[in-house]
Amino acid sequence: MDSRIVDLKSKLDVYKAMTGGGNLSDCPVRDVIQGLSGKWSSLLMAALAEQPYRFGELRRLVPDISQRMLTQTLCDLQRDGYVHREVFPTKPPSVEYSLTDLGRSMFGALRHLLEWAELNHDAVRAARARFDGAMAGAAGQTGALA
Amino acid sequence: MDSRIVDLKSKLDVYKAMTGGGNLSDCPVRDVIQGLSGKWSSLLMAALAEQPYRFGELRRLVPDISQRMLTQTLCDLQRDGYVHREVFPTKPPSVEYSLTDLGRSMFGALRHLLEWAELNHDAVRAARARFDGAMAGAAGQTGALA
DNA sequence: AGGGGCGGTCTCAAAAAGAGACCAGCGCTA
DNA sequence: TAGCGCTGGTCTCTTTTTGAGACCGCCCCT
Repeated sequence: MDSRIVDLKSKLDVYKAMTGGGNLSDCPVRDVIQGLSGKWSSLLMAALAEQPYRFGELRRLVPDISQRMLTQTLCDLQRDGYVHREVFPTKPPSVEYSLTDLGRSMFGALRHLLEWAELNHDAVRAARARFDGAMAGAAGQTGALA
Repeated sequence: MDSRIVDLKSKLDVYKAMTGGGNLSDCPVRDVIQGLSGKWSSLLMAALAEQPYRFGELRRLVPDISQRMLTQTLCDLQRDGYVHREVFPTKPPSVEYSLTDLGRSMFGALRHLLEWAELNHDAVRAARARFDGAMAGAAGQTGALA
């Protein structure tokens, strides 16, 4: 177990660098992550990583996103340089969204998380059920389940 | 039927699997990602990946989080099985938060994104500045920049 | 006896997100 | 030719989420 501590220690520096050396207020990671932490960002990134899509296609692909949030999230993603927005002067002007190189690069990192989620969603849901059950039990009585 | 070009099929399947086969509404990824998409989740995960922390320590580590959000985010993380909460019956009862095995596993995937963010925040900020500049220019005139 | 740290919860205000109306322009079709 | 729907959005309204900060009991320290 002590060897594990040593192992963690060497990694500690990596995390500290991420988090700004112990102060999590002004670290670059945070600035970048905030842009991806939106409810729809990663979802749209996953969709656009698959292939370029038009506005209406995305809307149909993600039925429970509002146009407002779709517009805004795409705009945020474009602002951060992940997404390219191209307007085609067709008769009804169509707009196509696609990933930029930066976006593809970022998705390469994001993908790990998505893959993890895909593999472990059972474990997460089990944990959730366990927690909710414990909470329900604890609602009426403390320490009902030992 | 459509004149749409379909290629890169092999890669497509990977992303489609993530996104639930083309329907992004009921995919497991989404369920899991939503839990991490909060403003503070990844930040707290990064902190706890470094080492276990107590409530007050986390609050000091992330000064601009409110107690409310700290409590709630930690609770969410605990519910999803990423974080373990242990109360020590010391005189002022202290509470320590640490990552579970599932949490460490998840952080292994999240870390890629954090590392990417660390490496590429300059590019993102540059993109942001470019975008904001273009918007400022376009505010008074349409298509000012060709 | 008073102040502060402990880990929260509670209330209230502000910000963000969701629902859905509305817009202009064009093609289809009835 | 009058409607209807599709194009990509914006605008308003309501609901949810967040943020700011007061408040809680408990105990130690001075």
